[in-house]
Amino acid sequence: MPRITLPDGLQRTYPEPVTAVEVAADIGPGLAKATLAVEVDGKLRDADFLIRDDAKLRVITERDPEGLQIIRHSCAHLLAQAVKQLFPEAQVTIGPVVEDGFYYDFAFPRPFTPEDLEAIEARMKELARQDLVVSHQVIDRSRAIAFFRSAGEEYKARIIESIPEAEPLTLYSQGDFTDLCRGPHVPSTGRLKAFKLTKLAGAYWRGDSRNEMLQRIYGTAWPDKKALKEYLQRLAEAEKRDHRKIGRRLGLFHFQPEAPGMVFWHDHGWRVYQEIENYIRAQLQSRGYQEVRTPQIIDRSLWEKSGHISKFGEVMFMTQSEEREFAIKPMNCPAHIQIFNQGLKSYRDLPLRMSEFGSCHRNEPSGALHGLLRVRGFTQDDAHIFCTEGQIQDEVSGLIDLVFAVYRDFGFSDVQIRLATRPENRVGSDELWDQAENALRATLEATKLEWSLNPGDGAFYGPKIDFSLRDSIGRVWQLGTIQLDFSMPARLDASYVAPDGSRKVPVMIHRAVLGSLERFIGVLIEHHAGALPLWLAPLQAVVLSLTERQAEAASTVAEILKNQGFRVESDLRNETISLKIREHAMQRVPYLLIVGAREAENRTVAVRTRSGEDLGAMPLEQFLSRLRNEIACRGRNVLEG
RNA sequence: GCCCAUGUAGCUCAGUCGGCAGAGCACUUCCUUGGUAAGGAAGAGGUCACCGGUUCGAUUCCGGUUAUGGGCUCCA
Repeated sequence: MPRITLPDGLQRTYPEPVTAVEVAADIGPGLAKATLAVEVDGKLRDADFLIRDDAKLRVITERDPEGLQIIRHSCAHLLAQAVKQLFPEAQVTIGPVVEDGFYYDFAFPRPFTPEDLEAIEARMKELARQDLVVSHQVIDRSRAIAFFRSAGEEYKARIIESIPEAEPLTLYSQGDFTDLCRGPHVPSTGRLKAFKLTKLAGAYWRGDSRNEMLQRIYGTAWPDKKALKEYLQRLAEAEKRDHRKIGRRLGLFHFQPEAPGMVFWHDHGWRVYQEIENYIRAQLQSRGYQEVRTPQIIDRSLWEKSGHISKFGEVMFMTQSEEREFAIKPMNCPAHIQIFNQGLKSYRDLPLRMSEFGSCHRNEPSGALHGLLRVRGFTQDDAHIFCTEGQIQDEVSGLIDLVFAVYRDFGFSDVQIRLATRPENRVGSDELWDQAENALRATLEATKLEWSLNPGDGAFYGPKIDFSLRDSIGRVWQLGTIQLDFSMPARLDASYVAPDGSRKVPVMIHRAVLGSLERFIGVLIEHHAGALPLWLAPLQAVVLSLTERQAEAASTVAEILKNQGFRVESDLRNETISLKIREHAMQRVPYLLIVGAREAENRTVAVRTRSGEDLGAMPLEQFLSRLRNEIACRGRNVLEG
């Protein structure tokens, strides 16, 4: 006599065991039809799950987040079924749900082609149209292994062998296709209404680069065609914001084959870069930092002593001269310790905050390079704080404060914090790691900010707090980091004299707020779709002469603005005003100032924004104060289009 | 580094089933002196990424290299 409790608290009692979907049907035929799966006592189950005892039941439809996951997961199975029908010799492996979609990895002797992808998608649609019933059965482990082995599915058999003995195994079948799966799945393939295969990729078996490479097919799936269309439009929007395209169009920077992963900054891009650097410099000056500059090329021996060679020597650029081997620095920390080590330091010198716009090079794998977002030559807004153990908490909370202040000035408010703990590959004793992780945890707890744990993702020398932010179209970028280091100062012989006269090793905090300036600028460009806020815009205003007769008046206006410290040019070309406006608006210049006969006569400018807003004619003084106000706000106010 | 794809004018892209390479925009010159997102005309511009092979002939087919793109691994 199961008594079933629904989410709204209502209860239904049945004389004998019922399936979940039967309960849904009792509530309403519409709900039964919409049922994708159910949640029974907190566990996701298939719609036909037999409820024998009292239970809490929640029906999952496509409107629930879990429902969408189930749709995507079932789409992965549909993909595998289509592939097996078209290419019987392909072996199935795994097919999980990912953000916005799903994928399935296959072992197949030849590469899939884009034409194959079309054929597979067509077959998927056909199978969905057939509305095949999805059934499932629990199966004994050894029988499951035998089943897949006999079907030639070696990978699947290996997957089962790696599943713990105690776990029950479930086989899901639809038509001629059977796959091992935890489930749940949609009741029938007709429930899969809006999907699209998106890309082909290679992927290592079990994610290990020593293993053979499988072929991965990615797809996206949504409850209905409208949601699918919206998703595809979002992708198109992201593509329009691509910093590589915008960078070229606005003449900010370029890359070329002779220097892969290294940026050629053009005049306009470099203005943005310098503006950001100067902003950070001002922040640091008011927070008690010293700024230093250290060599690009340092003898190998220092990197051996610091532990860098053994931990990530692979990505270090090496060079040599006169039979000595040098490394091009991939990080600034060992160099900063060298400065710290000059002269005897007292506990009175701590905390010592040493910053550098540190130019670093890392020989990233060629396949990892990506515009400004992943480069080989970059500049960190780096700093190292040498302090005592007792100062850690104050310093770290000061840093969190700095990070939030800076992000706000750049117009980012949605910041996520993650605490990354000890990785497998690390230096230092477990005791030190305990101490370091606890110090960071305690500081985070004291801030009352929300944060989450990211186990195993710490740096090799210490745990860290990472800061990620969400941009205007919802993407998340990891930027800032605060890393505790109890190891490197000792390795490189840093010490200070404690109050009792003894020598002690300082704790070092590695930190960056923006991470790499290159990467940050890439993020900013995408966030603003190229329309950088006034304080960062490479050109803040262009003065446009209406005809050649206003050339002198327009030049004068431009000169006045330049003398006031603004980045301004004049456009005196013999072109129509429409053309000039179009060109500069497309270059995302915040303000376009038109000087025609009327303005020249009244000593005013007609002001128009890059987004098309006409502010009318105003005296130059009035425009200047507008500029000053807007710049003072930085990104904290509006983010105009 | 691994898998797949791509590389044609400054940019965006056509095209050649192997036979002297095209468009739009940009550029140059001329005309136009125009009031808020493209005024008109003419001209110039390419070793079809690089190296090798097949071929009477290769931008096209094949192999290699390189860069870029999408993934995988990595991201200290």
